[in-house]
Parts: sequence; C-alpha cells; structure tokens
Amino acid sequence: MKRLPIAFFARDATVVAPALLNKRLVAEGCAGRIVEVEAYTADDPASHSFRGRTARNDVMFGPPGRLYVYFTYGMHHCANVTTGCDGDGQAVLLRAALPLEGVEVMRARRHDRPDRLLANGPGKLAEAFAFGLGHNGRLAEIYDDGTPPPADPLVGPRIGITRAADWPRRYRVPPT
DNA sequence: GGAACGATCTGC
DNA sequence: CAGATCGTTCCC
Repeated sequence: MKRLPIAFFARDATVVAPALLNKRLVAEGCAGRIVEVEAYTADDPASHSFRGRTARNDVMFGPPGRLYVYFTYGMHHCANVTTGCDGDGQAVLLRAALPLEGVEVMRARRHDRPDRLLANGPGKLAEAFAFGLGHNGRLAEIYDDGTPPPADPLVGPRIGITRAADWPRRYRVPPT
C-alpha cells in the first residue's frame, strides 16, 4: 500500500476532493476510509483563506499534502488536507470516514458511541482520529489501498456554513 | 478593548 | 431547535 504522492495533492481542491473518496486515512493508531469531503478554494467566500493569510490559516497557504487543523465552536477540531500550489490557500475538509483499523481506540475516543457514529462528521472524525492543533502542518498520511473512487460520486451543497453554502463542493461516496 | 460568530455536535 | 464554549476576526 502506497502513500499518495505530493503530486496527487498539487491540483485544484475541486479535483482532489472527489479523488480522495475511498482513500485510506491513517493517524494515531487508526485508519478509516474517506467517504465525504468538501473542497475549499481561495475564491470561495466560505473558505478560511478567502480573507487572506492569517496565523490560523497559514498552513492552507503552504505546500500541498499537509494537514490543516483548526479549532471551532469552542469545542471541536476539523481536519483538512492542503491542495494546489504553495501560496494558493486551498484545502479539502475531511468530513466523514468509515473505521477500518484501530476501531477500539476510536470507540474509546468517541465515548463508546455506535460504530456508525464514530467519524460521520468533521468534528467526530477529528475526535476519532485524535486530530488536534499539534497535527497542524504535518504531512497527511493518506494511502491508496486499491479501492477506486466511486464512478458517480454524489456532489451537492455544503453543510454547516452560511456563505456560499450552495456551492456544489461537497462530495460523498454513494450509499451502497 | 470588545463584540459577533463560527467548515459542529448533542440532547431535549 | 437551542445550548455549549472559546479562538479568530474585525471594527471602534
């Protein structure tokens, strides 16, 4: 199993996002299959990078293939992977994953919630994989385990934001 | 210095 | 549907 090369991430977020579906995310002793993402570009009013480079979003403007982790709502972390070229300000938000390995530790981090609720949302995914600010800027560990992306990914409006929420930049693996 | 709000989740 | 809870941003 091979880790995705930097070249994979060095493309527009709207191209990388659907390509990340069904890839294997690895961190802190567990692994999961990415099933939902959102693309954020610098020309997107909802993107953290829209208003320019700041201390928080600095990683977004750096090289591709890194984790951009931020803290929100006073209690949740969200994890992204940077895309595009150095200076662009692009990233893909990791919204949901299916547990593959280390399910026990994920359950413990998620307070023994049912397996289907372990990482089915950005805040839950971050908690299950133990993503925190300490991961910000680190190389993302995402692998191709041979599972191809869905031929017909669901594309629709984004969730939990107000500005430009209707932009069709949320990608999902179709339910089986 | 201060106010407003947020790429969310949970429980009622 | 409202509350939790606090860092970031923007305005005065």
